[in-house]
Amino acid sequence: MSKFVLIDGHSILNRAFYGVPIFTNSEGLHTNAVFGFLNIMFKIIDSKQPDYMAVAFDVHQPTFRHEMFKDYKGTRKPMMEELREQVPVIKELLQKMNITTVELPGYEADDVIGTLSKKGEKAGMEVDVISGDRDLLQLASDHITICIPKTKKGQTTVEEYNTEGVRKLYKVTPTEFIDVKALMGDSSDNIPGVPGIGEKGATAIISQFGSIENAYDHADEISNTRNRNALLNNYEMAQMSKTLATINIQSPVEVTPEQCKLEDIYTEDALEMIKRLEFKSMIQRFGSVTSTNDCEGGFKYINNPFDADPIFEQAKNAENVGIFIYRNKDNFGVSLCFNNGNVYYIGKEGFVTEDYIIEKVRDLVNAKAKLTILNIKENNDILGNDDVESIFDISIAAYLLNPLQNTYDYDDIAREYLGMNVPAFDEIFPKTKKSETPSDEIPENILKYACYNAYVAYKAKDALTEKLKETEMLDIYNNVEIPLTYALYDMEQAGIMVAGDKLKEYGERLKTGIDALEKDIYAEAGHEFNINSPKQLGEILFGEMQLPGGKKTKTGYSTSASVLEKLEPDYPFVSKILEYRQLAKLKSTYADGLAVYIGKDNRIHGKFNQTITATGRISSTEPNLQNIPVRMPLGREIRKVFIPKEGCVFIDADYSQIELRILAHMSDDKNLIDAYNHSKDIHAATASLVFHVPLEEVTKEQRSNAKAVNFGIVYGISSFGLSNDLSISRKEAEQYIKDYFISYPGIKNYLDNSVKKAKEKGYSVTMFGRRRPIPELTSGNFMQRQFGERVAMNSPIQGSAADIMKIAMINVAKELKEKDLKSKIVLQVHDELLIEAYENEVEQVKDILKRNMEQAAHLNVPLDVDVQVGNNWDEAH
DNA sequence: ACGCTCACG
DNA sequence: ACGTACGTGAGCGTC
Repeated sequence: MSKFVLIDGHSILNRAFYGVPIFTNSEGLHTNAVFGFLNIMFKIIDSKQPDYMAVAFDVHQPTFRHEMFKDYKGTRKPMMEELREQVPVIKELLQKMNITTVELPGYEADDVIGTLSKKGEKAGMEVDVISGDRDLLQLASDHITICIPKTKKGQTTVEEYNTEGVRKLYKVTPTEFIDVKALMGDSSDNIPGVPGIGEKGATAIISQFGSIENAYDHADEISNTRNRNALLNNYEMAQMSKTLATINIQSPVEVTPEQCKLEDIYTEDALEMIKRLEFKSMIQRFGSVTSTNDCEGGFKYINNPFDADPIFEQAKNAENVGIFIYRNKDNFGVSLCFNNGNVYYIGKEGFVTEDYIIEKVRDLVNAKAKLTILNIKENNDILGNDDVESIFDISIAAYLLNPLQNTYDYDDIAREYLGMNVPAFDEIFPKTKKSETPSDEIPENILKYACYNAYVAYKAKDALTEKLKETEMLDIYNNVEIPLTYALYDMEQAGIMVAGDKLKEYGERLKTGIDALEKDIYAEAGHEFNINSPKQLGEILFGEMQLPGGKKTKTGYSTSASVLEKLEPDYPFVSKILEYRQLAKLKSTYADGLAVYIGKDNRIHGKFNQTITATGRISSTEPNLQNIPVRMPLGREIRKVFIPKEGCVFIDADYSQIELRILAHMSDDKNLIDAYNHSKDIHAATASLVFHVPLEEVTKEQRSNAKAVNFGIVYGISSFGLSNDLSISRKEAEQYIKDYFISYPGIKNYLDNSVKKAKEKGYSVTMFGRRRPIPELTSGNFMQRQFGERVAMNSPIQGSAADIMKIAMINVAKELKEKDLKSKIVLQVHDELLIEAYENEVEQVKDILKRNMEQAAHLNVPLDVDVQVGNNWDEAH
C-alpha cells in the first residue's frame, strides 16, 4: 500500500526552533529551526519510506500583538523574528527538493491536512500526519495515523495515534475528540470552551454521550451537577467552540494526493542550498549527487593470510584505523577501515584461524596503531591493552557529547555525527538478538555489519574529536573516561565472590516467611489472590475491604509503600502486606536474582556501564550490584554472602557526604564551608542555623529534618518534595527552605546561578567540564521547565561527585598496579569502593584508597573518606 | 512494551 | 491550575 506523509509545516518548524539551540550560518541567517525541521523530516522519510509527501503551511504570517512570543499562530503572541525569518527559507528548500508545499488562502494548515489526509485515505493510501499539535487527533482513523514527535531527554521519540490510540488516551473516538476539545476549550487556539469544564469533565461527558448535542439533549443524565449546569448555561458557547474546533476536511485544496508523489529529493539545487546554510552533517545525504558512496561496495572479504598480512601491515602505519571485532558462537573476524578507503573483513576460515586474527590484532595494538573502535571495554579481552593513549572509543566520545541518548551504536553515531544512514544491526539481521547471531548467518550480512562498524568508527573519529574540542571535553575524555574504561574492564574481570550455599539458605528462609504471610493475608482477605498484582491488591484493599485512600495512578489504586504505611496504624493487617512485599522483593530480586549470575569461579562478573547516565555516574547491570540492600537489617543480610576469596579481606572506602561538600565548594558559601571546617556533624550544624538553636541543643528531630533539607537542596529543592518527604505541610516546607537559604545565602545564589547559566547555554557543567544538556528548560510546559530547573541544580553536583569518584578509581587502580599489588577493586557504588585485598597488602591498600580518594580533587572543604575492613561486605561497610 | 513498586546512592 | 524532589536497574503483572 502506498504511504502518504503529511507534515504540519509551522508546527514542526516551531518545535524544531525550540528543540535546537539557536545558531546562524556565517551570513548571520538564523538556521536552527530549518536544521531541526530537516532532521525531523529526514528521520520520517527514513522510517516511513513515504511514496507521497506534502508539507502544509498557514498562509498568513503571524500578526503581532504582544512583545513576548508564545506560539506560532497569529491569534496569539507573535513569532520571534529569529524564527520568522526561517519560514521562507524552509519553503524554498522544500521546493528545491521537489517536495510539495501547500497553503490555502482563507484556510489553516490544519484544514489542508485534514482534506488531503481524507482524500489520501479514500484513494487507498496509508496516511501519516506529522504535527506537534494534538488538535489533529480528530483526523485519526484506521488508515490515518497522527504522529507527534516528542523531545524526551533530548531524544526525539514519536507518539503515534490511530483510532485505537486516541480511544486509549482520551476514551473517545477521534471525531468525538472534537467535542471534547470544544467543551474544555483551548486558549492557544482561541477556542473558548465551556467555563467550568476541564479535560476531565469534557472526556467524561463525551465518552458517555458521544457529542455535545446529545449531551445537551440528555443533560439530566449528567451526574456531575457542576458540569451539567456549565453545559446548560453555555450551550451556545459550546456549539460555537465546536465549529472552531472542527477541522475542515473539505477545503478547496487543488493538489491531489497523487500529485504529491515523492521524487528524488536530493537534488543539485537543494545541495547547493544546504551548503549555503552550512548544514555540513547533511551534505553526505546528498552523496548520490556529488560522488558515489565511498564505502558501500568497498567491502572486501579476506579469507587467507596472504591477503590479510599486508592489510594488517598497512594498518600499523595508517593515521587512523577503524576496527571492529565480530564474534558469535561459530564466527569470528575482524574488520578494518583505513586511509585507502577500502573496508576489509578478515574472517575465520581455513588458515585464518581465530588465534591468527587475535595475534594480528594484538600486533596492531603493540605497534601502537591508531585504532578507533566503538567500545573498548567490550573488546579489551582481545585488544589486551591498557595503554590509554592509542585507542579511540567512539561510543564514549558520543556519550560525553550527549549523555541523554539511549544507545550509542554505530548507526546512531553515523546518523548524528556523519549525517549518514547506515543499516543498523536489526536491519542486517532481522529478528535476531544481538547476543546470538545464528551460526548459519549469511556471510554477506556479516561482511556488511562488520564493515559498516569499522567504517563508521574510522569516519567518526575526527568529527567526534573536533566536537570534543569545541565543547572543551577532550580533557575529560582523555584523562577520565578512557582510563576509566580500562579500570572498569579490570573490575568486571575481577568480579566478586559470592557464597552460593549461603545465598540459597537465605532464599529458603525468606520462602518460609513468605508462605506464612501469604496464608495470613488470604485469611484476612477472605480468599486467595495475587498479592504481587498491584491491580488485584488495590481492588481488594480499597474495593472489597473499603479502606480509605482512593485512586492515585492512571490504572487504578496506588498500593505503594507510602500509601500503605499511612493505613498501617488503623489497619494492622496492612503491615503484613508490606512485610510480604519486602520479603518477596528480597527473594526474587536478590536471593534468586543474584544466584543465576554466579559463575563457575563462584564469582559474579556484573557489567559496569559507562554510557548510560545523564549525569556521568556509572551504572551497574546483569546484575545490578549498586542496589544491594543496606537500609533494613533483613535486606542487609545479603551483604554477608559477598565475601573475599581465600587469603583476602574486603576493604570498603566511602566518601562522607561528597555531594554536600561539592555544594559547599561550588557555591563557595561561607557558612557551609565553615560548618565543614568546624563541625563533624553537618546536619546538626544545619539544624542549628536553620532553627536558630545552639548546636548542643539540636534535637534528633531537628537534625533529621535538616538532613532532609540538605538532601532536598542537592536534588533541586521544591516545597512539595520536601513536604512529602517529611510529611509536613507545604507551608512548613516552604518556611524550612526559606530559613535554609537565609542561613546559607551563598547556596541560594549559586543554585539560582546554576539555573540561569543552564538556561543561557542549554546545558549544565560539572567541575571537570562534563556537560548535560537540559532541553526541558525551554519547554513550553511549566512542569517540564521546573523539572529542567531542578536538573540544572542537581546535575553539576551529582556529576562532579561522579567525576571525582572516577578520578579516584583511576588513580587507585593505577597505584595498585604500579606497586605490583594483587589487590583489586571489585565494586563501585557511586561514593563507595570495595576492594578485595590480600591480607599482607591491607595496610598499603588502606592508605592507597584513602589518599587517592581524598586527593582526587582539591575542594575548599576537605574530602573525607571512611575506610573499613571486614570479612564480608556487610562487615566492611 | 510499559507501568508499578522498590532496592541503592 | 497543575503535580514535582536527583540519578539508576530489576522483577512482576498487565496489555
